[in-house]
Amino acid sequence: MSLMTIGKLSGATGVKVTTIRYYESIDLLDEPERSASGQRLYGDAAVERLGFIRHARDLGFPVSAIRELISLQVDPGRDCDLVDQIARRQLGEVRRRLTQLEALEAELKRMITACEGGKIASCSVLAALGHHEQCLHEEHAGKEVLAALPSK
Amino acid sequence: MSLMTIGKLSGATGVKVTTIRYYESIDLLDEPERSASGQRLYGDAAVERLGFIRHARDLGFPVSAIRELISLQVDPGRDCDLVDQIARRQLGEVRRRLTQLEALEAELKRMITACEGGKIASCSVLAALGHHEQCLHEEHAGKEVLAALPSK
DNA sequence: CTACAGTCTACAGTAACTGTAGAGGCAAGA
DNA sequence: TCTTGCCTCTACAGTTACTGTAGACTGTAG
Ligand SMILES: [Zn+2]
Ligand SMILES: [Zn+2]
Ligand SMILES: [Zn+2]
Ligand SMILES: [Zn+2]
Repeated sequence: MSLMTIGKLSGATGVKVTTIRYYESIDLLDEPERSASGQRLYGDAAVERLGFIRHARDLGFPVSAIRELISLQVDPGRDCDLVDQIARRQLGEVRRRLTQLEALEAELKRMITACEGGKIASCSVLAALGHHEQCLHEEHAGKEVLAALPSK
Repeated sequence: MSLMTIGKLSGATGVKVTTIRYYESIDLLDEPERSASGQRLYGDAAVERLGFIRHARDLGFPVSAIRELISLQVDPGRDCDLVDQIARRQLGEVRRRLTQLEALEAELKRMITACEGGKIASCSVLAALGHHEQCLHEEHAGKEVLAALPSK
């Protein structure tokens, strides 16, 4: 089992060097061995762990959920109820955002198609943005829609 | 035309007091008049402006775009090309996220339905998270999916 | 030996707010 | 008039999940 520097680990997983150090700082990754001069040295387990983290982040799991998942992984004898619950929670979150984004899409599309060009004074996009009362939907989707899951 | 304190403006628009002060600090809102003792006093124009900002934020427009829209509003004689372009850009953004979220939803659903309970050691959710190679999709949606638009 | 790429720590910046502390203001009731 | 209680003020820290920078050191290939 060969040890690799942080750059190799980064290359192997697609996670940036600075992000790896960040994950260590928030205790998502264990502190690795160090070379005599202080450089981090990782084994294959780190590749596994980091791949797991990355996949979960890609799926929008918040770091707090990933932390839970990792702590559950340590004793394989337990029931996976909690794991599945975390995943379902995440699925619920994704579906909630989907619903909101669909509402946003509809409103934006409506706004844009209503505008037939011309001057600012008569632009229906600006008019629609200025007068929320004309919206057919009660509660706005936006507020939660475009955040809270991971970004590029 | 009656002047109102920041609390009244907040009540009239549904934007929190602290958020109003924040918008002022980033120059989205003009500095209002002050009372003798230094309290902010707003007129009806502030209600309009803040309502506009709120609606745009609800639709996921970033603050930078709102700033552009506001600056375009000042001369009503101009063509609304730029306004419409900003709105279409936002619609594109929303659609991009929709696509990504749909991919996430599919993968999460697949993961969850594959798990039939049991022990951690055999949980397919954890297995799927650990082995991205088994994913059918090349590039992951997640990274940009759950952010960049406004959150609650 | 000398480049030059890689690594180290520590800290600041990002987006769009939210929350807190500590001080002062204002209107109504006793 | 005093007091109670809510409102407002400024300034700054905290949130999420990173990203970027500065300045110094390390490791390696030519
Ligand atoms: Zn228009
Ligand atoms: Zn609306
Ligand atoms: Zn399971
Ligand atoms: Zn995947």
